[in-house]
Amino acid sequence: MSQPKKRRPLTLRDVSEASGVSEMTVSRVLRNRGDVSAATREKVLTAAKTLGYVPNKIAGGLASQQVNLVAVVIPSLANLVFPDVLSGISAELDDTPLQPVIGVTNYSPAREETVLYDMLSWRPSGVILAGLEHSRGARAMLEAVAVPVVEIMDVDGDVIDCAVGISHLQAGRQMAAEILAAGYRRIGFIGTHMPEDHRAKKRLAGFEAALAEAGVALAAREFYQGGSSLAKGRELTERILARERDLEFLYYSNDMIGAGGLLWAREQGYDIPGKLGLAGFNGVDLLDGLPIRLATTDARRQDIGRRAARIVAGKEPRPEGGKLILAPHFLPGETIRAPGSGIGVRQE
Amino acid sequence: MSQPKKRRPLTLRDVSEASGVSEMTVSRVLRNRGDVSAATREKVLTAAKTLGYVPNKIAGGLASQQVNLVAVVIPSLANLVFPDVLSGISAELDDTPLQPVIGVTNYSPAREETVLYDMLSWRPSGVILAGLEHSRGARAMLEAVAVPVVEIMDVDGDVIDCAVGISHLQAGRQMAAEILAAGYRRIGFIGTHMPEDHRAKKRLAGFEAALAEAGVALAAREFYQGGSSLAKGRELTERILARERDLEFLYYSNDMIGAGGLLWAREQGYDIPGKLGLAGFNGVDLLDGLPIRLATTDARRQDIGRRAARIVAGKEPRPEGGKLILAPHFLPGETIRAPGSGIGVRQE
DNA sequence: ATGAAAGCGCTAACAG
DNA sequence: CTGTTAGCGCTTTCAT
Repeated sequence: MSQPKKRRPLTLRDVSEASGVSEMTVSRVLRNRGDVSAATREKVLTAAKTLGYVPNKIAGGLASQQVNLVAVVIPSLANLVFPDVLSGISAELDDTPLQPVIGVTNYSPAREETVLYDMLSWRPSGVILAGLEHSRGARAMLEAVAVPVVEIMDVDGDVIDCAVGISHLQAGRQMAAEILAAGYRRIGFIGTHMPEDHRAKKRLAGFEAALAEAGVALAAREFYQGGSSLAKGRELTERILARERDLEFLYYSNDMIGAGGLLWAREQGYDIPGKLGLAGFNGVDLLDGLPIRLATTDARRQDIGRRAARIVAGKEPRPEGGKLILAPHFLPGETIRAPGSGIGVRQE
Repeated sequence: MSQPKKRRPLTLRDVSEASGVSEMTVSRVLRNRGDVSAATREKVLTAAKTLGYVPNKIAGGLASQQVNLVAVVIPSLANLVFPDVLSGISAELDDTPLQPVIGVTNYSPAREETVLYDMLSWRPSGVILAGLEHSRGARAMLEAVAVPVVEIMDVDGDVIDCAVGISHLQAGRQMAAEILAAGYRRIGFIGTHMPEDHRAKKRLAGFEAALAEAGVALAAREFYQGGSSLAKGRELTERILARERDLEFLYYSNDMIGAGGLLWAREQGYDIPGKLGLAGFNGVDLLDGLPIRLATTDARRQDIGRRAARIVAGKEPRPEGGKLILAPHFLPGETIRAPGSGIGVRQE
């Protein structure tokens, strides 16, 4: 074979020589900038394609002091929720020159800081990152940066530049209201133990606050470490019900463990939603195929991604007061009774 | 507030002036290169931290002609399988200076080409991309590139530089052998219709070939468009069994639709695995929490990611002949009878 | 152990 | 419409 292989990368100069046009004009053609005659344009394009020239964005970025990257920093990819956020982001960035670059922190603040440092060293045109809680170092970097910074998912707390998300406090309160309205009173909560799962913590806080206002205390809670899975949901559900046999409702911190609990409880013959109600959180589409639909809250993941991307792309102004608050949507499913259908009003 | 906010990004020069040391020495300290006295080292580090200096990798990359990025091009993030591959890649890259950058093609060859073009314009130190089938343009770019290119997931076909994966032909054959050994004969297949799902296609080819060698023909097949979900699995299973009531086994092209089929068939009261056997593909951990474990093939996703990353990082030599072939692992689960326990040997 | 000079490949800003 | 001149912020190379 005599194809050109593994050579020195081509430069603008190569295209310039091949087409007999100045580097500057070649550059203009390749970026569709300024007026270039159709003739030279053609020559350049042909030469570039023939040679297989790929522009060097490193050099371009340095020269133009502009890098069309958006740093996106999220806790995990194994989570089912972040791919949705990402798809919202890329959908909205697709018709702009901006490109998302993903960094994963594994829920570690220290790792978040290093990931952020690495990403900022590429001088991106914007930053989107999950959550409102960051290390001092991370905050300092984000405050010093000269580009839009959008914190996503959560709006309960202090914002660096601006935030797009739902109020998890409100989501918790909302679910509590629905559960109470359906007449359930002996309620348990199952969630992660992760110290860094601030959003789950806020949901629980809102949930308990709303229960308390109705004179109801959480009857049991069960925490776990590590990732969420159907298996974990089964195990935890069995455990909490073994401890507190008379629970009437279980509120899970995410749909995956909720789905596991649902499968388990059905196998055990629990009357759902009659004697035992269940609810998760997120609104993942995995729920579509379960034997019955788990009640949940749509966390507006895709919308959050879209709106955040729109702000970074300048399609939408930075929200007033820095917070763009989306409403969590309650999805009743089939694991919670209809409102007012409860056994007793208030306890006994 | 008088904190420094939204200013011009700091440069090496700023650190140089703040510490009274030449830019060159500052650069050495920040990269731990060459000998620098402990004293100046200290001065520089302090100055850099105080100022909040973040190095500019754009400039660094241009000067050093070396960019420590690895382009990773995959079809989708919503797929459950790619996060595993990615986690293998980042685990193996974590102790190197290399950083993965993810590009998503949505199973479109055209999009793959543009994503690749965009990524190559950053002059990465390596490329990892899914599959062996690429557009002419994409192949040309990859052949011209001067860095390692690792095609992953599949090894059945022509390799550009090298490949790490399983043989899907073999995976299909293996599953056919297991199903036949268990005595099932009336077998159906359910898979995506996507023209670009080459790996599923190869599995089916291997599957049918092995069946044919045993004198068995596929009794039915059902294809679908779009993404995989539990709901889709239910629907397709219902449809194929409505058409061919006497099917004894269903081979799904992935675990997600297999799991949906499993849930549906159990609800319908099918005797599994006695009268109806089921198998999926991938070995996702979602399967852990189902009522019974779906038989499947572990596609070695994380291993594939790790080995590919090792090759790109130079921890491992490029494989002989360009192909690093991993063995798919059959996982029997509980939805296939034990070998030899079949109803009849051969067809009556 | 430290510094000075040159230049990576491209584009902004000006000519013409 | 096209070309020339600088220089982006860093690192390589060579001195000292």
